[in-house]
Amino acid sequence: MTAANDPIAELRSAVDRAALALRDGEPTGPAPTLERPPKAELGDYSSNAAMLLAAPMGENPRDVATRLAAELGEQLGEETVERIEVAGPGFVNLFLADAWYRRAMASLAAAGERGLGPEPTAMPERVLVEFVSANPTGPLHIGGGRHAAYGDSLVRLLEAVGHEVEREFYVNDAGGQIGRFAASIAARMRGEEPPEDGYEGAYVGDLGKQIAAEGIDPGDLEAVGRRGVELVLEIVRGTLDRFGVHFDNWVSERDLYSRGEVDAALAQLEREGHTYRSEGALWLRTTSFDDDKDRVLIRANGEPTYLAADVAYHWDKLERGFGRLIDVFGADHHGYVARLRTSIAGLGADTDRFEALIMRLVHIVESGERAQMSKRSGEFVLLDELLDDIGADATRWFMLWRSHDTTVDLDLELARRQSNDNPVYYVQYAHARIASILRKAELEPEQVVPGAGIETPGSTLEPTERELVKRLLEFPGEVREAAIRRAPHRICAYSTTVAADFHGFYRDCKVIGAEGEGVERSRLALSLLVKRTIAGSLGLLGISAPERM
RNA sequence: GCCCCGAUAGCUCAGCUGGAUAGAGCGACUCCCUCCUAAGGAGUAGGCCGCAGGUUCGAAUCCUGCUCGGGGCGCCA
Repeated sequence: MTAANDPIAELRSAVDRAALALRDGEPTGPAPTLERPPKAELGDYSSNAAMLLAAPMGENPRDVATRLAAELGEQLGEETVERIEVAGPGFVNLFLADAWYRRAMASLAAAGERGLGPEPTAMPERVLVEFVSANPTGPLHIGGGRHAAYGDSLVRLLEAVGHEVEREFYVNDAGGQIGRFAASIAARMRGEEPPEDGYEGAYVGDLGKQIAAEGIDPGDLEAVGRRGVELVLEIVRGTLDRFGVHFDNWVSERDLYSRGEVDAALAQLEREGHTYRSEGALWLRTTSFDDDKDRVLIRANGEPTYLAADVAYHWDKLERGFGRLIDVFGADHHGYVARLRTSIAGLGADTDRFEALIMRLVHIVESGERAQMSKRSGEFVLLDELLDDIGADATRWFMLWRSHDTTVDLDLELARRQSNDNPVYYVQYAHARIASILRKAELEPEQVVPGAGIETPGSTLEPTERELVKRLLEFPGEVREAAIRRAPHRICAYSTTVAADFHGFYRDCKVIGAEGEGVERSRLALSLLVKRTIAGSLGLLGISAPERM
């Protein structure tokens, strides 16, 4: 929707003009709000403008509100606004006329299938979102699934508001755990148990069989490890594929070393004077950036730490021209964030461009009890297992519907249920229900939409219709807010509300065969607009919007 | 000890850059299909918004202190 035909913007600017008129053209302080009041009897929209004006004008808020209401009435005209009331401490409440709703529907219809979202941001950025980045030493657990769902949805949100975004998976294919991984596979190839600190899972044996079949010598740990990582990544990629998550880039830690990027980053830190040698190790002076102790970059044994590679990696990201780096980390990494941030500062980069989002854990719950199954206790349930059980749509939903900084208890019993108790089906059902209505009407979308703003002489809009229109108008703002706050869960909540409003409308308003001139077409059009909005919302979550259920 | 997160209905959580009588889902209890998908809807019950101060015309929301819970404080990744 463009600003020119945005019915909310129309109201907002009328409020601004009225406020300005009361102040004789003097600029006002903070911009007045225009929001939905908590109760229907308080009107369609409401503004706090009078309360903001009262202080600088030295007057009672309610008196200011009364004058503002009169001014606003003139600005909008009888055609648009039925009445304006002053209420509470000085709110100005607008009760809009059907004509305004008609225009709103027409502008939603004009926005078309893809235009229901927000206007592109005035300040688009090139954003890199790094997420999942699970160690390539085994299949993805459900924790990785939450990261995948969240990161992917975040990218969709950022793109929806006009940023240019890439998805990236960092492959930790260097370091100690790869050695232990290789040793574990090699042990299985020889028919032995993996070492004490090795990898136990059954997949390790499978990998061993395949690697042996390819003629690789278990004595060549380098080759075993390399091939093992490749095979695990194939598995991971397959799982992500099922889940509908596709990465633009897979960046290998090992490549950072072989391209000399780690050395280059360390040299840069050294030049900037942020490193020193002590106890045989190379240290990064992170304490000069508020860390509570300095950190090791190169161990006394000459091996670089994970941090050394990660500094190089983030340097590389910045070199690639991204204006914003978003890292999605697990809860166990949060202590690490400050370290990484200070390292980035040490390289002379602007730390405001770096953002670390911490994901809390996922617990699997069954019938209210925290599941304690041997194979699937806590977060060690495989994502593939969960997908087998409840499917990609429900998995996505239950991974996303809570804020990323709160622990999710995923109730398998609820997620499995294909009924109204299950919120994901509730929303999808609304979409399918509308599809069914439209099928029954035997009209193509092109035939329906032009009727969106159609006049219905002799009949007025039902309250549930008005409610629905206002809800649809919230969509762009919801998307913008969800993107800014990095909060896909808001879209879950919003889509549930849209679905609930639709079901209410469906109850009160007969669509097909509705009486009155233009009423049926108007309602069909409204239904189609709801369908598009639900599809758009679910799309931001990576969840399908079925035509039939 | 230090750092990060949380604390809102019986349960799981929204709401948090200040606004009016604090919301949703689940669970509990009542009802509603000769009617476009009952995978739906209507209703009832259920709250010291952790505690105590502060800022404000106004605080679940902002500030301070405290309590409780989770996580983190490696020359692991």
